[in-house]
Amino acid sequence: MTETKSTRPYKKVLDRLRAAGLRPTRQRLALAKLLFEGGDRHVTAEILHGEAQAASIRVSLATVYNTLHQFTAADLLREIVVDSQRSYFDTNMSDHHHFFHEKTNQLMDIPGDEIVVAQMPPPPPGTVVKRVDIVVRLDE
Amino acid sequence: MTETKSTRPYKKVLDRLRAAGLRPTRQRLALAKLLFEGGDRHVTAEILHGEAQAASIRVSLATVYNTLHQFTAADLLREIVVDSQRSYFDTNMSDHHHFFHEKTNQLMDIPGDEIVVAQMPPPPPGTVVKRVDIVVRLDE
DNA sequence: AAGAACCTTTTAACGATTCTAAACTAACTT
DNA sequence: AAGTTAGTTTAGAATCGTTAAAAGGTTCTT
Ligand SMILES: [Mn+2]
Ligand SMILES: [Mn+2]
Ligand SMILES: [Zn+2]
Ligand SMILES: [Zn+2]
Repeated sequence: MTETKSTRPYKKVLDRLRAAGLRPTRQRLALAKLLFEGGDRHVTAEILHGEAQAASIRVSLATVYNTLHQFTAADLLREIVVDSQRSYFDTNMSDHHHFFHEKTNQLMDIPGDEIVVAQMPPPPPGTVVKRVDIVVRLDE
Repeated sequence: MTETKSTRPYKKVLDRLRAAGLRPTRQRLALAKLLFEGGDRHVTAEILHGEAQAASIRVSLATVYNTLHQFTAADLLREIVVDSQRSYFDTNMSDHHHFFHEKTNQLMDIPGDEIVVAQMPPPPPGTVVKRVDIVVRLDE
């Protein structure tokens, strides 16, 4: 019923890259497809690289890193810090927070309206708040 | 007036290590002194190792890492995740959150009562909340 | 003082990430 | 269409923070 796949499926991501001022190279198109078609995702460079391999897309790990950072700079992704050893990239750009299951390394979204921060101190003089990140760490 | 330094200054940290069931070795005593005498601190392994060197305490970086993890396991420290490339350890064990200045890598405490989280979704079934970490990222 | 348990050190290894420099390719100009 | 240019990708090496292994040293209990 809800058939969204197509045999000429690059139109959407192509427009997205163009809008971001990024050249639509094979690698960027393929990675963008993996990232942006399939709902909200939280990936590491390794995970995305693995998915590319699995889909027979030849792309180096260095390019995956470059692309993730470029997409982040272009506000197509955001970088989430939950693990002091690995970077996660999030395709969900809406205002939201995260559950992080430390055993499985799974990140889950908490919609922005499900957490209410009623009070917050002002930032120190000479600084401005860039973002407020809430991570609910889970066990068991 | 408020002279807290002494010429026989190991009593306090000694008791602290004993209470935690950790053998009071030279290295642990020295690191505990650096960590716990001087107010609330946020250190990386490198920073603490550097301070030890500066104080002519001979201790290897591996021991600094071991000690930080042992102190954390003994609830003398907590590990803070703000940077996906480096671990910070916090001597402030009270309920609190953090400002993180991304330009300078400085961590500053936000007392627990200055942030009010009014609403929070329940953890997914089969999981339990271990901790809620709020990081206010600062710019400029 | 002796034995056992525990701890520290050095060195090597590790995984994640970044860098380098050459090869390639998309985009622009003619 | 061909040539030019700037931007991109790549393999491989390098770097960084951190951990592991092995060997020797320290502390605790008796
Ligand atoms: Mn990064
Ligand atoms: Mn750790
Ligand atoms: Zn998310
Ligand atoms: Zn703190």
